[in-house]
Order: sequence, then structure tokens, then C-alpha cells
Amino acid sequence: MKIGELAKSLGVSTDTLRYYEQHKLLTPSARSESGYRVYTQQQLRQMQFILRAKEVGFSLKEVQELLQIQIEKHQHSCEEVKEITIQKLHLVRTRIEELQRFEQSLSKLAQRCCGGPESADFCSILTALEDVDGTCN
Amino acid sequence: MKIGELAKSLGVSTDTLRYYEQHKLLTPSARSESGYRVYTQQQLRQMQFILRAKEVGFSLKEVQELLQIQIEKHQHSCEEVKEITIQKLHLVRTRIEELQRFEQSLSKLAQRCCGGPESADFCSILTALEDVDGTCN
DNA sequence: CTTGACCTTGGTGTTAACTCTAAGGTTTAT
DNA sequence: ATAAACCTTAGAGTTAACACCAAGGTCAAG
Ligand SMILES: [Zn+2]
Ligand SMILES: [Zn+2]
Ligand SMILES: [Zn+2]
Ligand SMILES: [Zn+2]
Repeated sequence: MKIGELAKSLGVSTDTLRYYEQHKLLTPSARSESGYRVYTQQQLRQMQFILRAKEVGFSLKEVQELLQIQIEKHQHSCEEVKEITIQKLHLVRTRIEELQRFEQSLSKLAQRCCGGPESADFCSILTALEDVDGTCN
Repeated sequence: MKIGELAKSLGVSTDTLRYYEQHKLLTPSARSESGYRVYTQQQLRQMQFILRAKEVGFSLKEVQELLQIQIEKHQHSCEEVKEITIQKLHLVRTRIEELQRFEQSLSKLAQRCCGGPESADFCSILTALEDVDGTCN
């Protein structure tokens, strides 16, 4: 398989594949005489692993860790894998909480504003942001 | 007020104030003879507005829009202000949903892995990521 | 009169995950 | 034989919101 074929079958760009190579996520199995990258089913499966891990929310850096473990499975433990997953989970939850605070504040602000066509001179969103005690939250 | 005093009273760095100036969020009211930035109560209030808007989740670009409106209030409508708020709200909600999907997937993965000290040869997290039908979600 | 704390400008560095460009070599089909 | 489609490399650009640095000017206190 050449890079374009692999890219097409995965729905990613050739740039992405070269980028992953640079970042040690996927190495072609060989080069052709003319220097073209050559991939096998093995690499296809590895890319599928990478893409699934990304879908689940792992960053490329984390995917790299997981890949390393997956490749040398018997030198690593379940504990290790679960640890990475749990850490990511905590991170995601923290971010969700932050965004939920934003959501609370924004929806309260929006509720109080009439949203009408009159001038914003007394807009409650603006006054909430202006006043020291503006109840933004 | 000089930049250091304003920074301290707001709990931000002087770098941040200069950055905001570059990005048209806050202009000092004047310069001293020696070229120092001079700020008044007016700028202090404007910075408080900016910081409150940021706390609520607005990006600096959005804050800039809001500031423009706040400064020329009577040339703008409640509708406009509410629109910006609602748009941000939608964006935040979309992001929350995405993260919640991540959370779902990750917690299911984590639940299925025993997390023990044995080798990861049969780790269910890895197999879920490997298999085409691995139930990652 | 000399520290030391403050101020100035302009510039680079950070993070993530690509995307795009330029300048050129290779393959395949017509 | 030539155009289209593919491939190569190295490097720059994107976004957000600053942080940090160098080289130098300014100001108050002791
Ligand atoms: Zn109104
Ligand atoms: Zn309003
Ligand atoms: Zn296990
Ligand atoms: Zn496991």
C-alpha cells in the first residue's frame, strides 16, 4: 500500500500520516525503490487503533503511550493501562465541570436579558458584567 | 496609576495588561513624560468588566465585541448582546456534550479493566481499542 | 550617587494537531 | 511523450492567551 491508498481507506490526509510518522505513532513497514512509503495490513490495524483511541478522547501523546504498551503487551500490566484511562477520565470530568459553570452563568445571563430591539442602555447582561456585585453566577 | 499598581490591584501580570492593550481591549488613558502608561478608575472598571466576562467563559475576541457594545451602549440593542451570549452558550453546550461522550467511553473502558498487576495481554481496554467491534462506547 | 524596583520596546517560546507550500522526482495512462 | 496523479523533503502557518527575555531608561530611598 502507498500512502495515498492508506489515507483514503482510513479517511485521513496523507499529511496526517506523515505527521504521525514524525511523531512516532506509525512507521511504514518499508520504502519502495523510489523512496515511497510502503504500508501493510499491520499498519492499517495500528492506525485503526490510533483513530479509535482518539475518538475516545485520548491525545496523541497518550495514544503513543498506549501503543507502546499494546506492542509490548506482556511487559506491561492492566494496572498501567487502567491508570492512563482513569487519569484521562479525571481530566475530562474536570473540564466538564468548568464548562458547566460557564453554562450556568451564561444561561442565567441570557435569561435575564429581554433580547428586544431597544437600546442596550439597561441591558441586564452588560450591567451584570459591569457591577461589582453583578450576579454573573 | 502605573501599570504595576493596576496589575497588582487586579491580580494579573503587567504582561497581560500590555497584551490586552496590543489586542485593543484596554488602552491606558495617557502616557507620563517618561513614557509610562497611566491608568484611571475608568480603566480599572473596564478591566473588571473584562475579567468578569472571561470568568463567564467568553474568549478575548468575544469580550472585545461586548466591550465595544458596552462603550457605545445606546447604539446597540439588547438583541445583539443576547445573541452573543446565546451563541456562546450553544458552543459551550456542544463542547460539554462532546466531553460527555468521551467520559462515557472512558468510564466504560475503565470499568471493564481489572486494573490488576498481571500482564496486559488480555487487557479489555486494549482489546476494545484493537478490535473493529471493540465496544469503546 | 548608587541600588533596586519599576518601566519601555520588540521579540521569541509555549501547546496540539495538523495544514499548506515550494520545489522537485515517479508512475501510469493515453 | 506528455499530462495527471502521485510521491518526496523541509519548513512555515494556524489558534489562544499569555509568559519570558534582553537591553536599556526612570525614579524613589538611603
Ligand atoms: Zn432588554
Ligand atoms: Zn439585554
Ligand atoms: Zn486485567
Ligand atoms: Zn486491563
